[in-house]
Amino acid sequence: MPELPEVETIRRGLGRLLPGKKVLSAECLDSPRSFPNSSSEVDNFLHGASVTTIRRRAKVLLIDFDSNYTLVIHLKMTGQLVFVATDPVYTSASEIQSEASHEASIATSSTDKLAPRFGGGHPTDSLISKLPDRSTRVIIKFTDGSILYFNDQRKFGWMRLMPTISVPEIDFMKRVGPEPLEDSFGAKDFIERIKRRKGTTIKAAILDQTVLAGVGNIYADESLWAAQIHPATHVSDITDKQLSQLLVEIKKVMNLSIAKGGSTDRNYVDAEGKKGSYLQFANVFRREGQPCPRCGATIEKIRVAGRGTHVCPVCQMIQ
DNA sequence: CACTTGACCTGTCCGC
DNA sequence: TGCGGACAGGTCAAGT
Repeated sequence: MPELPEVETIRRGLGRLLPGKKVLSAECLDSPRSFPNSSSEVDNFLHGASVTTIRRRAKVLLIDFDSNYTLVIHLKMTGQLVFVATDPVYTSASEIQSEASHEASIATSSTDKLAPRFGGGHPTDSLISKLPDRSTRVIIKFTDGSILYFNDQRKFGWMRLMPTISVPEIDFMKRVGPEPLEDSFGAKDFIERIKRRKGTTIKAAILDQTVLAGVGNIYADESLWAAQIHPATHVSDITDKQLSQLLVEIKKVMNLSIAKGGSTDRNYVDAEGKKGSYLQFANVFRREGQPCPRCGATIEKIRVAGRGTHVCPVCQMIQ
C-alpha cells in the first residue's frame, strides 16, 4: 500500500502544510513500538523545533526540522499521516472535509468492487472529525493548534527521530536502489540491475527495493501488464528490449498514479485525508474475473513471488 | 551466496 | 448469526 506514488502524494501535501510549523508536543500511544525514541531525545530535538523540508526516498518519508533532526517515517501497508488544522483555522479543516467527501462520492460511483473503503466503511469525510481513533499511534501537535496524526491499523509502520546527518547511514538507505522517476535513471542502469537477479522472476526483481526504489505490488502488476510481460517470467528469459519497455511503463504508471493522488485500495489517504483515484485506471490490479482491456481474455489472480498477482493469461505470455 | 518463506499485525471477507 | 480461518502486503530475519 503506500508505494512510491502514495508516499510522494503525501510528501507533496505535507510540503504545502508543514514547513514553518513548530512542534508543541509529540505523544506515542503505543510506546515504544511506533515511535521508540527516548523522551529526552524528543524533548531536546523535536519539542520546539520547526519543520524545514519534507523529503521522500523510496517509500520512506523524511520530515526535517531546524534542530538538525529528522523524523524518518515508513507507513508500510496501512500507515497514514493525516494533517488536521483545528482552531484557530477550523474553517480550513471543514473545507478539506467537503473536498474529501466529493472525491469519495466520485470514487464510489465507479464499481462496487473497487469502491474504496475506510476501516469499518466510514466515508473519508468522517475520518478527520473522528481523529484520533483506535488506529492512531502518534499525535504531533503544533503551536498553531494544528495536529499531525500517524495512524496505522496493523502497526507495521514506524517513525524514528534521528540526526539529519545520520539518515543516509540507515541500512535501508544504504541498500535501496535508484529512484525510478529520476530522469538520470535510464534503461541501461535498469537492465544491469535487473540482471543481477537473474535466478528469479521479473516480478520478484522489480519488487526488490535494492534493485529499484518504490515499486510495490500494485505498480508491479500494472507495469508488467503494460509491458506485456508475464510476472512469473524468469529474468534470464527476458530481452533487453522488453526490460527497456518495462522501465518506460513503470515510469508511466507511477506518474499517472501521482497525478491521480495515488491508489486507495483499503485505507490509504493523503495528508489531507483524501483518497487516491488511480485504481479506477488500473488495468489488472484487483480486476480478476474482468476482461483484459487489451485482448478481452479474463484476468486471473495467481501467486508470484509470494504475492497476489494479477495477470492477463493471454497477452502477457511467458516467453 | 542467492533466493524463498515466515513473522510481524489487524480488519475484512468467505464458507460452514 | 457466529465463528474460524484465509488473506491482504513492505520489509527484515530466518530458513533452504
